[in-house]
Amino acid sequence: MSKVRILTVQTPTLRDVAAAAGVHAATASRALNPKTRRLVNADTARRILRAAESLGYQPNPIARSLKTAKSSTIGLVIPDLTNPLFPPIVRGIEDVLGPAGFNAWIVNTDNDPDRERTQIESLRSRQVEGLIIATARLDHPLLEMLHEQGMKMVLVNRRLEHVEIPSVTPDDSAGIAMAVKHLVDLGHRRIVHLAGPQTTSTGLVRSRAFRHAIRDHGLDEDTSLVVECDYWNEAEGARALRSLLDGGSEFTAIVAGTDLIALGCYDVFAERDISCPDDISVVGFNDMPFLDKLKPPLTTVRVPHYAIGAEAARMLIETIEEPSRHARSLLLPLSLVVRQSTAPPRT
Amino acid sequence: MSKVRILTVQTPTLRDVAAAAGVHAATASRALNPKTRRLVNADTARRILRAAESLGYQPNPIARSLKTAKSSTIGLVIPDLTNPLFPPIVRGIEDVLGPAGFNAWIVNTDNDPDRERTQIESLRSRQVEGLIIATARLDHPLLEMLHEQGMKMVLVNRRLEHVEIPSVTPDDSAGIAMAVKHLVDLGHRRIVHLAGPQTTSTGLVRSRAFRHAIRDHGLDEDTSLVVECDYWNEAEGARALRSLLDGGSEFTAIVAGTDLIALGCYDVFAERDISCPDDISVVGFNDMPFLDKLKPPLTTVRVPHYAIGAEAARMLIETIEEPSRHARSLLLPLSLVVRQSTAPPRT
DNA sequence: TTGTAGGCGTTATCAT
DNA sequence: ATGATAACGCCTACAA
Repeated sequence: MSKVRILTVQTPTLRDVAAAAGVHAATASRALNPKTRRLVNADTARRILRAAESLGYQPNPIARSLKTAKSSTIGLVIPDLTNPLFPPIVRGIEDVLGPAGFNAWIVNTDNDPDRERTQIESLRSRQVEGLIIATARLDHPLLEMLHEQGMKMVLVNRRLEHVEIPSVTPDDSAGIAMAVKHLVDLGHRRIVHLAGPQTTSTGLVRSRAFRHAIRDHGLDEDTSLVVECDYWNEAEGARALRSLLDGGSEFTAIVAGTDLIALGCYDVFAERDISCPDDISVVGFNDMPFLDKLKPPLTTVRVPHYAIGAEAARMLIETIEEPSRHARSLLLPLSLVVRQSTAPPRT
Repeated sequence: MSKVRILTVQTPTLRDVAAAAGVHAATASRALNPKTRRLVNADTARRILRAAESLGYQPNPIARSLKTAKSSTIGLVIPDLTNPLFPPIVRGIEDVLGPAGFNAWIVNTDNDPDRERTQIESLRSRQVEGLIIATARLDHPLLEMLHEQGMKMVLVNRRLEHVEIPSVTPDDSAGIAMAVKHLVDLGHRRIVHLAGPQTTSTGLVRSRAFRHAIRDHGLDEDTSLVVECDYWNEAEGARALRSLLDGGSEFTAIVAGTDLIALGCYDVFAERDISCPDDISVVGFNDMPFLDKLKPPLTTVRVPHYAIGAEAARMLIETIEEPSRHARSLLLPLSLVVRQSTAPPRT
């Protein structure tokens, strides 16, 4: 058996290490695992470590998982990796997870609840020890159910409505307030909001914050329309703006729910020969890459995506290692990046 | 034992299904596996399927992996998910893998060979059945070694120099030829190339193709400089262009090794008050998202990233399921997307 | 057609 | 401090 192993250059197992060190597999296991190493004589431990080293032994995480029902793996559930919002979050997560001995399984749901269910099921069957979720909707029975079943989770970017699950999100209200103040300071009085889906906390919080900000500045709420986009993308942004223009609304500035929605506005500007910022000013949200090179460079609210990912990972690890600790929600501060898509209104 | 399982609402195992159906676990296993189902009586099979259904049985992939040394999983090795080039490739891969019953593990290497080694090691220890690699360098001992050890692999975007490993890449030579022809047709005679790393097939093939194209059009090769960037990013693109300008080179057009390098040029244009395309024309490579909204919109070579991913996944699955089949390399056709960063030279 | 038995590589619980 | 043994959940010769 051992001979066969050598002949076929099979990767060495714990028994091979044990044999090489002249001990039982159990002892080798104890010596190799830092948490149980103190149970074994320092000398034999050293011998075993050396044997493992020289054989190039790598523990088999699958066998370990089967035995321990753990996996040192967490799942990362994302609606669409193609949205430039997510890669920096992923980086933040991985940079924290790695040193802590965890890996991340990334899955795309495509905004499809069925796909989300099967993807999460697949993560669960692989014994992930926790989930970082970027697909939360306000009413999200699946997540509530997982939470009740004791699945460790951290939400990023978005939250649930009634259930207290740990989350790391940008301070959306403050961000919108900055955007509106900036426009008001420039002299705008008729401002519209192209809101993200109101089924998400992010969409809802931002549109509420928009209304509050309008009121706080003493602007007429009636002239300040809010149009909802069904998705956080360019096509919906364009659609929303077209419907506003076709409806004959008068306004001089737009607060977009996200940069992609703002980019949809750029498409409509081109279609209809509207000049930005001369005719209409626009503010985005997120500060995705390359906005500084657009025509015009987009004024936007900067969200610390990398930090969101990193904090979420830290929070999840804490939740896993200290289950008693109760849910917290982290709100990360934002800043306004003023570029050239905003200017005083004409006349 | 079984009682405990029910009390703690443990996820049901094969034995639970077998018990519920009144058969032995082995029979249940056979019935549940489509490939062995014909070995079991149709009626009992049905009974077992129903039992599995009603218990909500999900096979434990970890136990299965341990037994079969397979995992229905492939590894996807990427230098940096933040580069907008990769997400569409990932999508293409996942869309093909999913229906075929495979999942993908995505890892970032950060262009760090050490990290790459440990990441691949970790994938291997998780029994991935194949690798899709986007980090290949011309001389890449690690990949050669894996190949020799029989690891199934497909390279995307880039290839190795001497070893024949299946690959799916854009037709870089044709792409560069189109870019150069476009500039020559506009009247440019002094064209430079900001090349990607010459340690990658992509960088090398593109710079060679550039030289050939220059010669084919009867242009003076001396005035057509090639400067190498160490990375495929903006900073390097900017650095390369600055060094060219500082060196006093005279040229009216740039063929950038990639869109990000072209974006680095945009930064330098802004710094030095150079007008694009009036003073200098630029062509990018890849057609990453949102280039149409830049100032000026970037003329570029469109690469079918999604298709590259999809084809690579198909190729890997074929390699896994038909190991005898020999290595092929797929070259996908490109097209030129003319926007406004290119125009006839001034004079 | 179905059951039996053993093992994949590891760890946890005994016993020594 | 170490060894023996069993078990995690599944699959597969082999036997019946």
